[in-house]
Amino acid sequence: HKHKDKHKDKEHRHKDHKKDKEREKAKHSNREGRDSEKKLRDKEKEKQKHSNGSSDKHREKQKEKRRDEKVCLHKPKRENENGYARYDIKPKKKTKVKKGMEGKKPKKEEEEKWKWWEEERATDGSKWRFLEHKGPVFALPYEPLPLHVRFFCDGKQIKLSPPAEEVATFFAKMLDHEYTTKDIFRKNFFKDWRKEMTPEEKSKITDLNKCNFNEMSEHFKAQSEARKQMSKDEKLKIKEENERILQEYGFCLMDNHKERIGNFRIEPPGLFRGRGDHPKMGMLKRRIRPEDIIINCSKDSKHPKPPAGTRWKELRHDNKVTWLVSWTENIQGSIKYIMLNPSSRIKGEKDWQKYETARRLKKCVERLRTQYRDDWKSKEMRIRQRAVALYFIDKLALRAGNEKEEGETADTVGCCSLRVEHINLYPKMDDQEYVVEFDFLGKDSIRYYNKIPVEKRAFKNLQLFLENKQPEDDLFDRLNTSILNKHLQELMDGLTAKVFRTYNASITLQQQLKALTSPDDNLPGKILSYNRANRAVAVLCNHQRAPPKTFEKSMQNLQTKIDDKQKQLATSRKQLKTSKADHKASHDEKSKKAVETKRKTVQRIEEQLMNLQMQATDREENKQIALGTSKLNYLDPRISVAWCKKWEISIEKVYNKTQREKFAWAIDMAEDDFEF
DNA sequence: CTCACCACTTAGAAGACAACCG
DNA sequence: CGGTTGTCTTCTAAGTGGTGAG
Repeated sequence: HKHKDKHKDKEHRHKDHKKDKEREKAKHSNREGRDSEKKLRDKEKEKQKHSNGSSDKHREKQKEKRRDEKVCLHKPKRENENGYARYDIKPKKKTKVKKGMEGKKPKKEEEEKWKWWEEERATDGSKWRFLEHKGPVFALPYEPLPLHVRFFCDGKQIKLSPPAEEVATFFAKMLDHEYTTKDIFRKNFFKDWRKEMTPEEKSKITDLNKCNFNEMSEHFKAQSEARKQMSKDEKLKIKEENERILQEYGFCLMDNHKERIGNFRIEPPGLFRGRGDHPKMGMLKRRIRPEDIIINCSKDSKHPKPPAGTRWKELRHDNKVTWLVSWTENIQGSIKYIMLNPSSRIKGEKDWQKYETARRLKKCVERLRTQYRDDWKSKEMRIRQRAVALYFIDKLALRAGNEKEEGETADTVGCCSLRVEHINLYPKMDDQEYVVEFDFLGKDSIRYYNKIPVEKRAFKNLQLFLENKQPEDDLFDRLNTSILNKHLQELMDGLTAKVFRTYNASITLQQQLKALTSPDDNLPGKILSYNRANRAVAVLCNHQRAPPKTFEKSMQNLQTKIDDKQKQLATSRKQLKTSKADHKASHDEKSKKAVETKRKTVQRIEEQLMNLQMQATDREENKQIALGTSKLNYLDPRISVAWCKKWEISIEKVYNKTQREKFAWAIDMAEDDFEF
C-alpha cells in the first residue's frame, strides 16, 4: 500500500501542475480555446511561481515586469493576425512561422510545424491514444564467405559450418582491435563460439591461439575498401535504398502526428563489447528473430506484419509505455526498446519537464543545503551519511550510484556506492585544509579524479565513516540510492539525485555565460565564451573523451595556419607602411586610396589571425573534454537560446540540425531574458 | 527491507558523411 | 577531383529510478 500512496502523490502532483478543472474543459473545446486557456494557465502558474516567497522573488518580479513592458512596446498587435485569441494573452516577441497560418493549411505543412508544447498533456499516465508503426527492420541474414576465404586451425584448413563461420567472422572483423588481445574477451568468445560449432569442429578447434583468422580479416578489409571505391552511381543507389527504408520504417503515427523513430533497426548479432573491465566482453550477442519481438501498438491500428513464415513473440497494446518494439537481450538479460526520436513530442515533453523540475530545485536549493549541513550534526549515523552523500552529489555533481550485481558488469561506482578505497582524506594539503581526494571509475568506466577541499564538518564525518573499515567496504554503509531518493522526495516534489546534476549543470552554464560573454567580443570570441561555459559544465559532470587520434596532427596544422597568417600579417603591415610613405610623398588621391585598402587588409588579416588563435585555444582546451553530452542532456536549452537572442547570434552557431530539432520547443518559446 | 523487473535517460565510440584543401 | 580532416549521426552500453512481490 505504501507504493500506492506514493503513486497517488504523484498523480496529485501532476494535477497540481496544471489546473485540472480547466484542463477537463479544455479537452473538449476547440484548438483555439485550448491554446488560449493553456496560456492563461501558464500565466497563472508564473504568477504563483513568483509569489511563493523564494529568495529571488523580487528579482524575478522585476524581470517579469520588464518583460511585460518590452512585450507591450514591441509587439502589441499580434492578435489581429488570424484571430487566434491566444495572442492576446501571451504575445510573443518573435514568432517564426507566420505565413500559412491563416485559414486552412495543408496537412504536411502543419505536420512540419506541429508545436506540441502548445498543447495539453495527458494526465492519466497514458502516453498516447493511437500508435501505428511498421515494426522493426531486422539485421541482414548471414551471407557465407566465398570459398577462397579460408580459415586455419593449427595450420590445417577447416571449412566451417555457416553458424560457426558467422561467429568467426565477428572475431575476424575485430582483429585489429585491442579487445581481441584481452584474456577475458578471448575466453568468453571462444566459449560461445564453441557452442555454435558442429561436433566435428568442436573436436578440431580446441585452442583459440591456434586459430588463424587472417584471410577472413583481409577479406573484410578488402570489402570495405571496395565499398569506398564504388562509383557515384552505386553509392547513390545505396543511399536511395536507405532512404526508402527510412521512409517506410523510420516513422510512426502517434496521435495524428507522424513522428520520427529513434532506432528502428534491430541490433545485429556480434560480439559484446562492454566498456572498461567488463566480465562479459567477447560473449556472443545472438541474432534477434521475429519470435523474440514484442510489438506495442494501438488495437485499432494496422498492426505490423512479421516477415513471411514467422510470428511475433507477442502483440501488445499498452499505452502506458512509450516503446514500439522490445526484445530481451542475451548478455545481461535486459530489455531493449525501439522508441521515438528526441524531436518527438513524447521525448520533448519529458525533457522540458526535467528542466522544470531542476528549476524548482533552484528555488529551494538553499533550504536543502542548510538542511544537509544541519544533518551533519545528527545523532544518527544514517542521517549523517545521507547528508554527506547529498553534499557530494550537490557540490561535485556525482551520480546517485545504484548497487550493481557483482560479476555482471564492470566495477564502477557512483556516490552511494563509493567504497573506502575510492577516497583519501588529507586534513592538510599544501595550503588547503580538509581535502578529499576522489579516485574511482564512474559510468562507462570513466575515471573520476578530483582533489577538493570540503567543509570541516563533512570532513570529520568522513573520518568517522572510515573508522574500522576495509578498503573494499562501502563508505556509506547505511545508505543507498533508494533511501536517498525517498528522502529527497520528501524535501521537494519530484526531487531525485539526478536532478542535482541537471540543476548544477544548467545554473553553471547560465552563470558562466554571464561571466564570460563580453559585449565587445566579436562573433568567434563570443562562441569561444559559449564553449568555455559549456566546458565548465562538462568538467563539472566529468564528461571526458579519448583525445581524438588525429589531435596532435590537427593542432599542428592549425599552428601552421597561424604561422602563415602571421607572416601574411607582417607583409601586409609592411605594405601599409610603404603606401603611407607613398601618400606622404605624393599627397594624391590614388595613394590615399591605396593606404585605405591596405589598412583594411591589415585589419582583416588581424581578425583572421585572432580567430585562428581562438580556434586553437578552443581546441586545445577541449582535448579530453566532451561537450556533447552536457549540451544534449543537462543544459536547459532555453539558456542557450536566450543567450543567442541576447547577443544576436544565430542559433545555428550553437546547435546543429539534430540539436535544433530536439530543442525546437526551447527555440520557439525562450526569449532573450529567459532565466533558468 | 530486498530483489527482480521494467522503462526510460545518459554516455562515449565508431562509423558515415560533408567540407575543405592541395 | 581525390584524399584528408572535422562534424554529425548512429549505435548500443550503462546508468537512474519506479514498481510490486515476498
